[in-house]
Amino acid sequence: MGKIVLIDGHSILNRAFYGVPELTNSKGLHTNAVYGFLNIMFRVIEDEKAEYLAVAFDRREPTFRHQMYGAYKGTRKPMPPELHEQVPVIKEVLASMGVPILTKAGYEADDILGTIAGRCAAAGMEVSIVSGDRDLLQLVDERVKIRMPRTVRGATEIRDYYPEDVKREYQVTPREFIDVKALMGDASDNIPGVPSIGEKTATSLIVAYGSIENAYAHLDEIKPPRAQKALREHYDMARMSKELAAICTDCELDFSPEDARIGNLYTPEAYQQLKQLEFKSLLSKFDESAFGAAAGPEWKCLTELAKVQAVLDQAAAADRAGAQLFLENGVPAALGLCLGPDAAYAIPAAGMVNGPFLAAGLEEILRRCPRVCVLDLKSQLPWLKSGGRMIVDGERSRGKDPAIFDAGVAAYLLNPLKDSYDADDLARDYLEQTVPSRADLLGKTLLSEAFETMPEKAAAFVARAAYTAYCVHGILEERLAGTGMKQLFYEIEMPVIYSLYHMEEEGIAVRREELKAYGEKLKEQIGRLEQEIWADTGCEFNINSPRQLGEVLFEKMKLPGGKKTKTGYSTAADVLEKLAPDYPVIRKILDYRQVTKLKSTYADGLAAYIREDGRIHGTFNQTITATGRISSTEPNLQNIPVRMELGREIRRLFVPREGCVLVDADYSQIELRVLAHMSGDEHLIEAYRKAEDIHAITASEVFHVPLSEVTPLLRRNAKAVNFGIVYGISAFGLSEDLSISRKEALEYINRYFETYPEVKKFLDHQVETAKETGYVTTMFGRRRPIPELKSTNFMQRSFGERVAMNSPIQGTAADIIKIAMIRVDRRLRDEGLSSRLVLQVHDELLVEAPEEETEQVKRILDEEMRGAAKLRVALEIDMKTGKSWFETK
DNA sequence: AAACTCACG
DNA sequence: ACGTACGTGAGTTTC
Repeated sequence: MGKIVLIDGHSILNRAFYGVPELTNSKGLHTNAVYGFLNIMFRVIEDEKAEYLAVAFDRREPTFRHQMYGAYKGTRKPMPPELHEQVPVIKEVLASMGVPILTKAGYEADDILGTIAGRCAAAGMEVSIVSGDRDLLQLVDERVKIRMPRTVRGATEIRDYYPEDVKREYQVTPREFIDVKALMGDASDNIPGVPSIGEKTATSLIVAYGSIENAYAHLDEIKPPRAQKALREHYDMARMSKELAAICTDCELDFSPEDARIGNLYTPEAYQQLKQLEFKSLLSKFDESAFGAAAGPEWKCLTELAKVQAVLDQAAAADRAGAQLFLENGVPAALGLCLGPDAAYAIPAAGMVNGPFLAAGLEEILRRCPRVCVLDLKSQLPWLKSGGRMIVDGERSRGKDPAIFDAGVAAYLLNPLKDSYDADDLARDYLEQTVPSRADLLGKTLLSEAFETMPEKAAAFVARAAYTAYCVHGILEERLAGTGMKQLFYEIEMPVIYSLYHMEEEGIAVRREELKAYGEKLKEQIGRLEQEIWADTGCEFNINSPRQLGEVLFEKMKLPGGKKTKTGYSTAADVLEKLAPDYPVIRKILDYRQVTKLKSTYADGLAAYIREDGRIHGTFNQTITATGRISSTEPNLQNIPVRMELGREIRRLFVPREGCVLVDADYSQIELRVLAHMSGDEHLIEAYRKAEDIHAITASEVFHVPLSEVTPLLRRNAKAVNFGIVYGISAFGLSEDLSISRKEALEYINRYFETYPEVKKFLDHQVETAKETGYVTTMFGRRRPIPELKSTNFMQRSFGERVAMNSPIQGTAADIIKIAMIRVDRRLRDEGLSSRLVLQVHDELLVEAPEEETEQVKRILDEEMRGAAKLRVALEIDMKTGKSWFETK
């Protein structure tokens, strides 16, 4: 018993080569395929917890199966040299890891894999074959699955094939798959197939008869006469093709599963090789002894009050420092400090040196030291407010020589596509150091606990974070300058940290009791709907399970709609919506969905976040989105319902304090205005100058009708086109959205571009620049890299093109509202008002204001939001005041 | 953990 | 021919 992973060497190397962007080590050796291969390999053995591993490779010579029939592997594409040079490399790495490499003259890797899989399965093992080759699907059975990696949006996903999956995707069993392939043929494998039979016919024949032989036995019944004739005349060809298509499962091989038992993969030789290949992230898989090779600071763990005080004093007087205050449950657990390559410190909070003491120490450093680099400043600000506005309001990040530098935010600007900007990420990306991550060192242990149970590791982690901050400071700043983002960083990103912090701190009041009552009301509705749906469908099932719902609707009740997702029927709203007019139960299901969503995510979900002060203090994240927008979590306050009536009710419970009102201001079509400005299309600019109803004007211009004659339908269409333009137009997307043909959609798009030719030029130019430089840029210099454009995959590339069109627009709008936020926040404070920003929702700012300040606040919002950027089209805002968020809409 | 669905701009 | 609109976060179910 046990699990074995069998890798189809060439197939995976190939996938990796085309899936991983170009990568070379400093000696110019291409390494991307090796890198991708190892990543897939480690990932699979880790998630399978496999005990056995082997890799099969072809020999590049005619193989037995094909020789027998005089066919050679003629049509296989030659390997590009960049890939060819990597083949011996991966073999060496595997050899030093003790992973057996299986090859045999006269056999293909397929045959080896088939044979070994068969033997292992027979011995009671669970087999996973990792390959990108669909032909291997014939090997799938209860004990053998195929794991197929594929790259989706640059990330590698692994799709598993069990017998059901093969059946679902190809309508035939794995065994029958051989016959299908034999009938249809495969030029790249030199399988002739039966002329005039393609995939469709082959599949339907095998679905009907189970095998070529049985189909032949029932020749007269075969339906399309064309297929009948073809099979009759070419039966021998079909039989021969079947021999060719069938993977051999009983080759003579000198191999026992025990040979493949996984030993220590992390050998010194492998370490040396990976180091030569410069695979920093893979090296981190090696145990700590291997980390000895990584550059590291000399560090000390300080616990004694006098020594701590001395170092804090020294730091405050230093001309440069790196620092991070680590919080745990909102309370300081340790301070990391670094004053030079040989002066990194970890100071745990304990005894006299408690949390507030450390925080005060850091505050003094931030006050006095002229250049401090920190990681995740916003999280630390709640502890840095004892001295009034000095630090917390951002004064030390402003002016001619800003003192505070947030390394994570800087790294985000340099590459917003990363998913974390922790110290180990920065060390890897900017210092070329492989350092253990927090999880590597401490796992899930809390820092405070770690200082008790594994003080060495805890201190190393804390000190190294500060050391990293110290070391990356100059490099990051240089790169910001080099990419033209210094101003963006110092004038927008650093200042916005404080605005976000202020909003988090302020929170927003939510009526607890009423929210509960609202939840109760929903609960009753859910009960009613559930009963009705069960009655209408005639069975009690979990309506929230897409799988069960799909079965009930499309199998039991036989509604039209068919398949859509990989795993089964789609029951998404847009699919159900089409069925709603014909089947009353569908409406109820949609209502059920809506109401359960409201209850779980909003009624119950939000209630859990209301604090003792009656307010929700969410988190606004600055380093998440690819475009520069802010995101909101715990809870997400940027997706509170508004479009549907029932959901919108929730906004009645978002309220101001006693004596206050909420002032809501949102930009009107900011993205379209940005587009008008950036494209410089005179016609569009003119349209927006006079426009009140932008979509109606668009309709009038694009469809050549007077404004007064624009029908609601025309307006709706124009609106969809406008959205499409902003999203990176595609005829398919637009046709889906409007339920029209792709041709008609294309017609609309062409008309739009005829009307606004500079817009087309602008969008084309974005794509072109992105292809040349690898990124696009907003008005304020923010970059979005688009690696997808280099993909050989059509779909990926198209995605990259849409992103190239959308990001400058969405990103510029994001820059503008950040500027507005910073200014509004600052003016409210500078003018001594007690009004405060409480929420930002992408194009909307919400301020809580004492009633007597309302007019002043409205003026500030109006001035600062309109004035945030000077565009060729005025920035308009809509503003409303109310006693709840509902009333402001 | 991944897939699916759905809330927002 | 390929399969999609751009950007997010959260809850539920299922593996």
